[in-house]
This record gives sequence, C-alpha cells and structure tokens, in this order.
Amino acid sequence: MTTAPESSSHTGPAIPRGQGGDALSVAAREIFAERGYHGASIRDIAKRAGLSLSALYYWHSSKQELFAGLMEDSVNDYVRTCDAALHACGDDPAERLRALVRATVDYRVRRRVESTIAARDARNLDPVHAQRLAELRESATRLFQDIIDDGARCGRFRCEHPAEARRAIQAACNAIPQWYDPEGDTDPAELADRYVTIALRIVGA
Amino acid sequence: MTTAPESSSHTGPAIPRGQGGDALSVAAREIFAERGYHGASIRDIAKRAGLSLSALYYWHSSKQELFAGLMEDSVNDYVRTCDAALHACGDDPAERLRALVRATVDYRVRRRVESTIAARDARNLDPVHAQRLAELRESATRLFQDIIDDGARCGRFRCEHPAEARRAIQAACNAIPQWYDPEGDTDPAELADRYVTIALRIVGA
Amino acid sequence: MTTAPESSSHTGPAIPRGQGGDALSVAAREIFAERGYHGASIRDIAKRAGLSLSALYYWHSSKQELFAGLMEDSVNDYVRTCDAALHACGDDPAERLRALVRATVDYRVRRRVESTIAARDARNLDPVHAQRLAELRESATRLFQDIIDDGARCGRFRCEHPAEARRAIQAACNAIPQWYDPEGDTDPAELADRYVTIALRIVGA
Amino acid sequence: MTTAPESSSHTGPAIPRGQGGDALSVAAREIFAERGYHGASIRDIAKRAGLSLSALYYWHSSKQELFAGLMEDSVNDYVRTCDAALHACGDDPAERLRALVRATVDYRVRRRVESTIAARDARNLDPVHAQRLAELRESATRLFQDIIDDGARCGRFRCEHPAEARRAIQAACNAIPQWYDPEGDTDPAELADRYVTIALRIVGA
DNA sequence: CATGAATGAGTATTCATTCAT
DNA sequence: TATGAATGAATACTCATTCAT
Repeated sequence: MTTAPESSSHTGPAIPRGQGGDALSVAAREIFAERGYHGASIRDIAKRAGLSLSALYYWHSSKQELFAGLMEDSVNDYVRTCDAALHACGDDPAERLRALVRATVDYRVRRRVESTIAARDARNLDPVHAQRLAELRESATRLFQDIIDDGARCGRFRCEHPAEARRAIQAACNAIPQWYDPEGDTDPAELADRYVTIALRIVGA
Repeated sequence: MTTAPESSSHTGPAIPRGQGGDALSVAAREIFAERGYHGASIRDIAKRAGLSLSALYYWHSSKQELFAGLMEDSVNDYVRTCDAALHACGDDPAERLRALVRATVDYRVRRRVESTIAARDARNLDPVHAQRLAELRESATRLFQDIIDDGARCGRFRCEHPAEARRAIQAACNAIPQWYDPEGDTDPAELADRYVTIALRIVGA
Repeated sequence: MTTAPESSSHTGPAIPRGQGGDALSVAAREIFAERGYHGASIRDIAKRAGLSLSALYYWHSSKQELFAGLMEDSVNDYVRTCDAALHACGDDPAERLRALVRATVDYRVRRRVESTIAARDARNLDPVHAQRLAELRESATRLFQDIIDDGARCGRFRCEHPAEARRAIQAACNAIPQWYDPEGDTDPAELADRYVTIALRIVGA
Repeated sequence: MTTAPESSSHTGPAIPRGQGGDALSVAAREIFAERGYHGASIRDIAKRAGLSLSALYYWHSSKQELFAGLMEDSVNDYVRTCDAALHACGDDPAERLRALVRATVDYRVRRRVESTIAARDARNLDPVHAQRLAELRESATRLFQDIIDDGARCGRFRCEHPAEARRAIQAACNAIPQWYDPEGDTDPAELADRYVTIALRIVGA
C-alpha cells in the first residue's frame, strides 16, 4: 500500500538498563518524522528503541503524551532561542529583524526533525497541548510582526503590506527543514546570512 | 468537480466519475484534509458522502487509489495553470516571474484544501504516484529556477543566491493555504499582486 | 491461576451467513455467566459464537453494549411477567403476594443464566444502563412492599417488620438460580408453590 | 486485622503479616469488593496501600494468593462463630436454630465486605482454595439442615420441605450485606432478632 | 449500482509478574 | 524490606478490504 519499507530491526547494542527513556525519545522523534502521528505505531517506536512495548508505557503514559512531550521540548527551545537573540541586541528594527531571522534559521537547522513533525502533525495534539503550542506560535508571529510594523512606521523599512511581508519571511524560514541537508548544504551561519538578506529585501530595508 | 475519466490503473469496472463518485471525491478531500492520510478512515469518508462502504469500493478500488486520484487531479491543474500563464507572456524575466507567481497564488487559493493535503501527506502516496508527483514538483521548481537564473545572468535581477531566492518565493506562495480565508481576506487578485511584489524584491528586480 | 479450563473451540456447525447476531447473544450469555463481566473476553465470545472478532463488532458496538443489551432484555421480561401476573388477580393481599412470588420464581427459573449475571455483575453496567436497571429493580421492590404493607395494615398479615419480610422473600426467590437444576430438581410449578408457602409464612398470613 | 501467620503455601520468604502486609489486606479487601476479582488490578491495590508493586510481591506471591488469603480468613471466622454459638446452647431445635441464625447475621454484618466478595467472586479461586471453601460452605449448610430436619422429625417444626426452608433462611441471611448500612439501619442485635423470627416462621416453629 | 455481513491484521493500552539493585 | 525498570501475553477495539446477493 504505502511507501515506507518498514525496516523495523533496531541498530546498535541492546539498551543498558535504566537508559530506556532516552532511547525512546530518539526513536519516537525518528518514527514520528518518518510516518506522521497516525502512521507511527507505538510498537515500532519501542522496537526501534530496543525495548518492549510495555517498557515504553513505563516511561510514557500514552502515545499522545510521548508526542506532546517531543513538541513541547522543541517549541520551548525556539522560544528561548528567540528571547536570547532579541535581548542581546539594540532597538534598530533592521538589527532586531536580523537577530530574529538568524535565531529562526538556527533553530530550524538544529531541530530539523521536530520542525517537520510540528509542521505536519500539530493538529494531532490533544486540545490542551495544541492550545499551548498555538499560543507560542502566535507569540513568535508577534515578535516578527512588531519589528516589521515598527520599521515600517519609523521609515526604516519601505513596506506597504507588513502582514504579507511577515508571512513570507516566516514561511521561507520554516521551509528550510524540508530541503536542508546538514552534510551537503552550506553551513548554518552562511545560510542564516542569506535568509537575513532575503528578509531585509522583503521588508524593503 | 473531478470530471475527467482519470485512467489511474486499477482493477474492477471503469470509473465514470458521476453522481456517487463526485460526492466521494468531495468527502475524501475534506476528511483527508482534516485528519491526514492515516488519520482518515474510508468508513468515515463513505459516511460523509452518504454512501455505504461497499459503494465506495465500487467507485474506487482502494484507499490509496482514492487518495492518489485527488493528488493527481490537483497537481495536473497546477501544471496546466503554469503552462497557460507562461505561454501568454514574453521573454522578460520579470514579466515571466510575475506570471508564474500569479499562477501559483491563484492555484494555492483555488485549491487550498488539496494543497494542504499534498504538503502534509505526499509521503503516503505509493511509489508510482509519488514518483510522478515528485517529477511534477521538480518541473515547477525548474520553471522558477530557470527564470530567476536567467534574470540574474542578464542583469535584470540583482540576486547572488538564486537557489535561496527561488526557495523563499515558493515557500511563501506554498504557505498561503495555511492562513488564507477566502471569506475574510483580500481578494485573490490583490493577493497575487502583493506576492508578485515580494518575489520581485527577493530577486532584486 | 484461576479455575476455568478455557475450552475455546466452539461446538456445532459454522454459523450460516446472516445469523451471526443470534449466535453472539447466546455465546455472550454463556460466557458472561461463566466468567463475569471482566473475566469474559470478547474474543472468547466471538469464538464460541463461531464468528470472527470483527463480526462481533459488526453486530455490537462494544463489550458494554453487548452486556447491557443482555441485561435490558432480561429485566424487561421480568417487569412484563410481574405486570401480567398482578393484572390477572384481585385485591386480596395474599392472592396478590401469591401471584407475585409465582411470577418471580417463574422468571428466576426461566432466566437462570441472566439472573446470575445480573446478581453478580450489575455494577459493571455503564451509568445510564445502571440507572435504568436500578429503577426497575426498585419498582419490583415496591410491588412486593406495597402488597405486604397493605396486608399488614388490613390485618390479613401478622407482620411486625414488613421491610425485613419483603427482603427475606425477595432474597429467597433471587437465590434460586444459584442452586436450581432444571434437569434434576422439582418442576417449576411445584417450586413456585413451595416458595408461595414460605412467603405466606414469612408475612404471617 | 489479619494477624494469624496463615500458612497458605507459597514460595519466597515467610509472610509475617505486619505493617505493609496489613495495609495491603485492607486495600485488597476494598478494591476486590469495589471491582471484583478480574476488575481489580494489583497495581491499584498496591497504590491504595501506599506501596510499590514490588512491595506487594514481597508480601504476597500472587494476586491469587492475596485473594485466597482474604477469603480464607473470612470463612474461618464464620466457622468459628457458628461453632461457638452452637456449643453454648442445648439440644432444642428452635434454640439451636435461633443460635445459628444469630451467628450468621452477626457474621454477615461484621464481615459485610468479605461476604460480598465471596458471594460474587468465589468462582475465581484456584481449585485448591475453591475446594476448601466449598467444603466449609457445605458444612455450614449441613449445620442448618441438620437442625431443621431434626425439628421436623420430632414435631417441633411443622415443615414439609425442609431443604427449601433451609435455602430460604440462608438466602435471607446472606443477602444482608447487600443492603445493610451499619450507620443508618437497626443495630445488629435487633436485626438478628428479626431474622430469628423469620427463620422460625419459615420452619413453622 | 448498492448493500449487509464478514474477515484478518493491526491499533493503543493494561495485565500480572520478574529482575537487578 | 523495598524499589525502579522491564517483560510477554492479553485486553478491547478499528482498520482496509472482500464476498454473496
């Protein structure tokens, strides 16, 4: 029927006692990314982690909780990355936009896998986690929007449709995990520079 | 909707795509969009179409064929839209980019639902259909890339990283279905104008 | 661990198409009686009915619904039996008590298996069905109590503690399924006569 | 509670029944009563006792042994109660029946919870314990039957169907735990008097 | 064209139990 | 004494699919 070749045997030595939790997180990340939330079976996650199904349930109370934990970790990382970047720079809108784009590119490269999962499977979060994630997403949107609006108002940016500009910039950054190959492509710093240039052009800096 | 006879190799009776067949396509589009390929059950699709499960199997030989038909219809539409737009304009890279962006925005607005499905669930196509879809996707990429490369070479565009420019433009257009609300947002023509502006800025026209 | 020898292979010929529903009710009744609600596995019920697990779910939406259906059928039967018996007799308390005891004994003998299930597993009904069953149970209690109270008031019964009398009579009748063997024991009519005598003695008729 | 060393053959360390062991017995009694043998999980029992699952296995070698211990304790109590009552009275059948009913009512009130468990879940005992329990049950039955038969023979009771009389009396007593509320209902001594009256009427004393 | 009845493989989850410390 | 980590078999239930009519 579907594509995946279903290679289920796990690599590496048997997981040493007491370290099952980490192995599970890694395996879950991989399998959710490969097959999506509904396509991923908890059996296969346990198998790839080198543990029994029951051991998975010792560490995580449900598939949903395992999934939500992954998303939460990752999005908290993004929030921290943005905050740090913006705290370390001045008031100039161009400077601030530069910092925010760099932080975003950095995050999308570092957390390629989780970013892909979030982009495709956020709707499968239970209402409580979905709410939190939506709020954090919106707060990131506001970070971008405030900077662009500010730049447009004070004349630093020549930008007639700031909402579209913001959407274009975020969309461009968010698409990076879809194609970026950490082995073959340009290094993350150079990549960030290029996306900074694109962003500044979009807002008319 | 879906009127073409659609020869997508399957056993059983030929699929005339009338009456029941249409209701099924509509229902399938909605449910695949809401829940994703694995999250959607053909029982629910049949129910929403007001038909029995067995009736669904009269019209479509499998879940996969139903899904692939949807994707195929939609991507063929895109290809035709782009071809028409580019045939109707001259050689100037800016003019051609303008036409291609307009065609893309138009398509993403017209086919919002299928676009969302394709973005999230393309990996669930069986190898044969996945191959075709990938080729068509790549041909669209080439359309963009050729125009941008051309403009950069002849000096019409000031654009040092044409690959990144192309990715940014496509990503911005592709993200439209994620937020665009045909009721409340600006009309498609105005939207296309704005994305044309953004694209021209990105390539430094 | 536990007692049951787990004889799972089903007897008789394969179930003819279209008659699975009845076979399932019979099998469910048997297995719920043998092992209790939680001890009964839906797999074993399907197996004894000569059907697949999935066929069971075609007929019944859940274990709970299958179980509740059984109980509902049976208790409705009791209500009808009592109503008929009381409508067919006059006003004399002794005559009415005689009729009600006879109806109860008759029901406990006819519905031995369901009676046992209800006595042991009523708590496993979901709240909605549990409520209905409790109400019907209480209405039966009231039938007994009204007759006894009436007889005590008008002097036909010499009975100082009518509530205890009623409980004793009901308990005696309800215990019949625990020991009665339709093959070896006295026939139901004779049995009813004996319990009528006991009931009349308890109320001091 | 449960202080006796209780030699119920199991492997592992001897079970001194102190501290943790007691908490477990209490918790087990409650949970088995609430949910039945199969509905009760030893995880929940351990949790309610405030212990880990592994601690439960220190005190009890299996779920079955924990359950059987409860039943054994309780039924031994009944046997002792009956023996004491009958040893303390003379030869008159009415006097002996009075004593036995009083002992039974007393036990059903004192051991309400275990009585309920035994009534519903005796079938879940393993064969060895089930056998012992059945024997003790039968010996109690014989105590009742001998007295009634004796009374009938010597003319003290006017009782044509002594087996039915005995069943009715036992059923009435056994049903007490189903409705008796130690807070709100009559005190046990008064209750016993009323059941003595009922029993004497049933046998025609 | 359409349905009701059935299936076998798969789903997430819970069970009683054990092991190493 | 007690625990945290793990297991294999079972649980109720859903899946895409088929078949006889």
